[in-house]
Amino acid sequence: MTKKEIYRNSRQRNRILNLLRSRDDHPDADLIYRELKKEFPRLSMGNVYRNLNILVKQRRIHRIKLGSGSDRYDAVMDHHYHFICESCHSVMDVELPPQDRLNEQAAQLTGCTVTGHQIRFFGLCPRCQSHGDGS
Amino acid sequence: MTKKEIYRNSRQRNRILNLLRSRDDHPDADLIYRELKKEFPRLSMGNVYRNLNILVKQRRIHRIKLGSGSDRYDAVMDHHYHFICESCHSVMDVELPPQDRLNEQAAQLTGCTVTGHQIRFFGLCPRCQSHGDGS
DNA sequence: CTACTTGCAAACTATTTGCGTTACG
DNA sequence: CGTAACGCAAATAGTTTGCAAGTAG
Repeated sequence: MTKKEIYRNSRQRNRILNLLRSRDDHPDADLIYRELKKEFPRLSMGNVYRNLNILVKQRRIHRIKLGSGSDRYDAVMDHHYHFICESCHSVMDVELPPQDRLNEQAAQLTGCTVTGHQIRFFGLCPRCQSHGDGS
Repeated sequence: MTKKEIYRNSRQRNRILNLLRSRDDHPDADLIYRELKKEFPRLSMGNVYRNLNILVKQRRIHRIKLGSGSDRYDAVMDHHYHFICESCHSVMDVELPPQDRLNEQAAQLTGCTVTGHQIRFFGLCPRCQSHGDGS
């Protein structure tokens, strides 16, 4: 069924994973590209995307789909939720314990098989609160 | 500050709103376009998008951003959550009461001002359960 | 040596926008 | 009659993909 894909060691892919592990600001493909372009001058955007997709498939990173703008990536693999600042669009982890009872409630209400959920919080991050917004 | 925008009565915009109110399957712009094209043969995609954006701005409909694919629209305006079928990508309402305490918990954990949240449930809808998936 | 990885450019999807015309109020 | 709404086509943002050349194992 699920065909087993084989991946080689790839300098760039490893470096992307490292970069994501070294920071907690959930960068997007473009930031990763600009950052690694310094180390790999011939790096291409297409390859950044290709590798991000592979890392997601390998379950070594998470893709965070913001409402708008580009996707963000996250190397923290234990379950957590996200906060998105409506002013600067920064993304922060929210270490709230998994709210598994919500799945059961949703299943009862809908008759669906519920295997998971996602929670996103919105508001203003500490920085943007003091700046007086600016959106 | 927030400039007051004036909108005329528009046949097409009214019809889009009606259509959304008459169904609970959260259609996307393309389905709305194909559906209303029958009534308005000269209807254009650009105008469907323009009107959907106006309706959202008027707070008469909600935009639902799926992870992938096109945005869905919803004319049910009281607070609720959504279930997304991972097989057929249908969207269902989940009439779970607002989980406001989560906002406070997230605020404490992050130090952010949390003004709202969004919950999305994933799994298989009743139809796709019986079909034996098929994704 | 096989086939995964990469750079490059072109393609693609969903959505927005500029412009000239139509029509609501 | 002024200006919002419209049709149309072109533009945009983000991401994916085909192809030929490079490289890990």
